[in-house]
Amino acid sequence: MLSERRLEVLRAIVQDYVGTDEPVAVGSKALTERHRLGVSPATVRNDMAALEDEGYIAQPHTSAGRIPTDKGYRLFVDKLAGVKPMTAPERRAIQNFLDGAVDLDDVVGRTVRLLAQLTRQVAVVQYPSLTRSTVRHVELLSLAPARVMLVLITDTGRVEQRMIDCPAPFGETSLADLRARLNSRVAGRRFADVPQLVQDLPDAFEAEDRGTVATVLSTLLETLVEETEERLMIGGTANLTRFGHDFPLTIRPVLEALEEQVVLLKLLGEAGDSSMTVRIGHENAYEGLNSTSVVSVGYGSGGEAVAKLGVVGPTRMDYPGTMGAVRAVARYVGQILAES
Amino acid sequence: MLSERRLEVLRAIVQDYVGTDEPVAVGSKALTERHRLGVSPATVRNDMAALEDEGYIAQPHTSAGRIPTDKGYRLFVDKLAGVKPMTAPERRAIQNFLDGAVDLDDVVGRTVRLLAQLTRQVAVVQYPSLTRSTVRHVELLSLAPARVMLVLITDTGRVEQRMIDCPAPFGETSLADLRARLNSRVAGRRFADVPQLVQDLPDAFEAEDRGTVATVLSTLLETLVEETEERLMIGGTANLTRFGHDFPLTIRPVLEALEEQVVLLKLLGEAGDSSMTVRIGHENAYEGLNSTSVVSVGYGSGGEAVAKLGVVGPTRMDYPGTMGAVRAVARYVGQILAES
DNA sequence: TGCTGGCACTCGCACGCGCTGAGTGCCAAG
DNA sequence: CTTGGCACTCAGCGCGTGCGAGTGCCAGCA
Repeated sequence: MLSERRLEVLRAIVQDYVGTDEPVAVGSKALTERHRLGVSPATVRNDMAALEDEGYIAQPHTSAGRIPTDKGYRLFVDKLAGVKPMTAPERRAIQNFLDGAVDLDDVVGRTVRLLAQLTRQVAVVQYPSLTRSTVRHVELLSLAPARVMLVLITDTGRVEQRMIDCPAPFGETSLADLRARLNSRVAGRRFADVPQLVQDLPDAFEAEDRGTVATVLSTLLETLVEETEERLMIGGTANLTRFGHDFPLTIRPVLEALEEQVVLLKLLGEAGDSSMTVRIGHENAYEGLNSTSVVSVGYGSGGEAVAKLGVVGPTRMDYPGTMGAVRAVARYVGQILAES
Repeated sequence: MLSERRLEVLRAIVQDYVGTDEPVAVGSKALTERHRLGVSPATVRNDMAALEDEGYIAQPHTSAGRIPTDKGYRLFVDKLAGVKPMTAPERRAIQNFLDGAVDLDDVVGRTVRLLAQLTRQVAVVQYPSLTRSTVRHVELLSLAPARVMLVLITDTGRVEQRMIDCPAPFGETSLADLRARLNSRVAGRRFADVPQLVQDLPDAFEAEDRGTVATVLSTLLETLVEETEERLMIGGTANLTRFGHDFPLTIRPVLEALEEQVVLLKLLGEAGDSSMTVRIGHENAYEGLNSTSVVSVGYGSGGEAVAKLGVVGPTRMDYPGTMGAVRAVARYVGQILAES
């Protein structure tokens, strides 16, 4: 186990390294000057050697200072640093900026710009696009007395099918009836509107069939949710220019990753549900993002998270500040969504 | 006026310069070696001096070769180079790739990827997003006997107002009648559906009012068209890494410009209607794009162009090839849109 | 008049060199 | 366990040099 002071040294290294844009690593002497560690450079050197043995820091080349490794950043984020809260004026600014939004797209657009500006990194906002798709047709087929196949056709031409085991046998006539009622209500309507359009449908059926109808409906609703397209908005790519001074090589795979929406959606999707997640360097499954960190968090209008947002930046980032900004923005976006 | 051979020299310079990624300018000797100009380097030198006097080429520093200026590229594009047609296999590939699209968004997404890949540059596709907005309310106010104000409120909360000079005086009662009929038909409906919903409205009015009703309706339709949101999709930003070897400075403003959708929309909008437009370097109004060229063209499902697409890349680009790709893609996208 | 070869000149770039300074590891003493 | 001292390492920087591609100019030739 690392002693208290060694952790303190690691913290100091991370802070110093992250605090400057210079390509230099941080050395023992500079550390003792900038931080009140209460020990001499020589002691710090010993600690650094120990930290290096443990894999928390590394030297880019012999006789240079040390820089944190992914493992070092991980420890820093987990144990040594909190989330830096936004100041009151910052919070006000966030709120004001988001309050001006006129519709969902505008909210997302503003959010992405805001987040990019606050963190000076690349911002990514994922949001469900419930509004666009509409139902073209719903088909129900009886495969066995208590087994129905549901086929959903959307106006985009996508076809989804589900098997349904009914709680009770379901006659052909009831099935035809349900099919007709269902289509007359939902055909041409938006996914988002479907739940309320069908909620009283079971009432029109005999008591014995209601359970089955309810089952079919809930399967339909589930399918719709899965079909809901997830969209992404990205901003602040110009901040990539601050990456490193060497960066043609660094920046390219990142730009490529940002264009692969699938990659990003997966990235955000993997992150824990609603609590904040930080993925550092090689912790990102996607290889192109191996020298970047992704800070993401869920957000939503009510209590639970319906979507994710976050930023991607160099592993050498100000974690507490970034986490603070991401958390604050997510919170206010949730608030705005709840109001509207 | 420039002699035939001098134009040939300019063409050779542009081709050589564009053909390599090296930061070197092109000199007289190399030119005579790679192109069959039939004259000696010395002659070419004289021609180059003349071309420089006219402002078509420049030398980055004394005693280096020459590189084309914006004016030189302009001449090249206008007079010296045609549009390089795609080969048959390329055309087939384009068509196959686009044929797989399932909906408009998918078409646009595929187009942007395709264009980025073909040209190895940043692709931009603008498309009208007619489908999303709906009308909340239309208000008509009588300001004078033959003067009406039209106020349009959309579901996104946007408000547009227009003055209308009527061909004939229009009574309060007729106005109220029109207002009521109009709203009952279009409230809650999509912009795209409005034209057909109101087309027979004038029939319900007295002959003397029909002219005015028609005027009001056409103003409304115009307003809707203007309100139609224009959306953008961008791809291939990773190609920016091929810009120059110096590029932190070059790339940044370009990334910034790409994020300013307004800038891009304007850029595409300014371009000529349906014929291909090439804006070279400083011809672009937006300063950040002063070292890039934009090749754009209109596309649409029928004969006329409803939207634009194009690429932005370094002024040092393969113009014939890029123009060929842009034109081919626009053509096939139009075809796909017409089919669906 | 226009093309050509020759020649002197320019200057960016790559290479090699030595210096400097920040940083390290190790060691002996407190 | 901490500390000061010491020898060592090495990336980065500035400088001088040679090379080579390229130019402008000029005199001669068709």
